[in-house]
Amino acid sequence: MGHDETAIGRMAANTIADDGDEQKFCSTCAFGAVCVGRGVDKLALTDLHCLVEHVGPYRAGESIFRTGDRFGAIFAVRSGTVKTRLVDLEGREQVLDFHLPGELIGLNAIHPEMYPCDAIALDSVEVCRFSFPALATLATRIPQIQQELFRRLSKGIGDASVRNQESSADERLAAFLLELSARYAARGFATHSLRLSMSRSDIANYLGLAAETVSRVLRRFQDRGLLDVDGREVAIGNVTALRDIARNLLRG
Amino acid sequence: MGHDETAIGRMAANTIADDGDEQKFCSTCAFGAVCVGRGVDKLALTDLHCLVEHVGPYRAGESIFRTGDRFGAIFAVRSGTVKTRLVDLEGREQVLDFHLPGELIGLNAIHPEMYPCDAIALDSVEVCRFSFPALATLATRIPQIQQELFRRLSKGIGDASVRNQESSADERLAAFLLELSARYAARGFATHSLRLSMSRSDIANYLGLAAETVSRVLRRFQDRGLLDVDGREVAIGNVTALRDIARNLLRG
DNA sequence: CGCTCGACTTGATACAGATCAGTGCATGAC
DNA sequence: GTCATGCACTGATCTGTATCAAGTCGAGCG
Repeated sequence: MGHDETAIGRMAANTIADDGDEQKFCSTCAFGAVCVGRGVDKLALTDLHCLVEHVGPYRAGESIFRTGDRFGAIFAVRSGTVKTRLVDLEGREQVLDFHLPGELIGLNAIHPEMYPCDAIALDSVEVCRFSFPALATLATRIPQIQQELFRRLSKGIGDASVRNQESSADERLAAFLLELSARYAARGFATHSLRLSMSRSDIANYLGLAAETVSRVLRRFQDRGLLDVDGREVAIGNVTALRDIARNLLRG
Repeated sequence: MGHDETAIGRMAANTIADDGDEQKFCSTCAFGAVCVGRGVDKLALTDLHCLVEHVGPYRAGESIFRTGDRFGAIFAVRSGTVKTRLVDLEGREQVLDFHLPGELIGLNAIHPEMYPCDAIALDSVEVCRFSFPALATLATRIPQIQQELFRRLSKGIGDASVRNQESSADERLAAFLLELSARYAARGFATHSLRLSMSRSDIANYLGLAAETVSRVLRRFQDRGLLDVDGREVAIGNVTALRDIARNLLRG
């Protein structure tokens, strides 16, 4: 049974949530649900459709945009997982975030008018491209879209919750797994069974730990019966215990 | 001469940058400069003026808003310094950021529609209050204002640069001081001489260090001749060396 | 004035987690 | 099949910084 759930999780994560054809948006769409839910008229929806462009698939390792590229659009992840990262002068990488289906990337490029980081596909990735000038123009006509943009941007601020401060490795990893699980759940994927599309060292880098520490903590969690690790498949067994470990790092 | 600069810095930091009367905006205003610079018509400027409300002064320790308050407005700091922070269930504080004159606070409240943190005055603080619904409505009519809001929101995303990852105490503190200095400079205050309006433990908390460590690192920097510390007055002596120490944490 | 109180500094010790080094196990090339 | 390569895991040290514990300084106050 644990196996079944894992299989489902893997499938869901690697599949497009739905067709997202000409008539309706993807179920995970950043704007579709909001617009439909708030009674935006059909004409406006058509306008929004016109400026969406499906791009991809990208293969693992390919970049959707790179640091310094001129900013022209924001992207919504349709399928797969994207990591954003910086590479400093000495070539060291710093992982900024992971982005799951339904989440937006490129929002931090509006201000400097160029992308301030690389966006790299971790597995097979498809995205929707929204031309930002067009979107902004549309937003002046359709307050609901402006509002949704404001909300999305606001959401991204001060979101470094998981990595912050001198919390222990256990706390960080527990919080990381729970947050990932919650984000998948919010998009309708399996909740307690997840496939980590990123390597151990990506996780470590993101959390400010060494890769070895991530291994050790995962093993410790498994030994305590909190979860089941099989390579990149993780089945969360005891959510309460994990939540208890992570409690100081989780807001929502 | 070092003393003179310090005195100037202190004065500037504790004084309102200019009058900000009915006819024009504060020189540090979040919107004024942009609007004037981009040829927004006078009628629009009047509208913007109408929704600004000067609030304060707050004394050190008083709060501008608190966690859970219903979101209704964003604020621009006119004078003084504001810290934003979370307090967890066990009563432990986590400092999220410091906000200098000209900077906006409350942007992260748009999404949850309530303030997700406390905003506390560190010294005597005056702010401008912008009703957000009114501002959003105005933004649909004046694209430049919408654009400026987008830019400001974008700027706040992924800005945890200084605190991130497993950088050393030296790196963090160097980066912190340089960033503070740069932010003051950007608002027209003294560059290499600054008054820290926050306590050592606030700095430590913000950077994810112990207060003792902050003391020790400051002393080490002073011993190396990089800067001059006198209580909360800091005069940066060797910017290059500091920048060298901090290099991995500074983007711009 | 001496008192207390808070913010800051300094020193001694302990420990979490980095780092180094090595092993195992896939996958893909040839 | 062998070999190379990349990722994950584990064990043995090492170290930066937290923590504990005093001690100093200055401000406000009876």
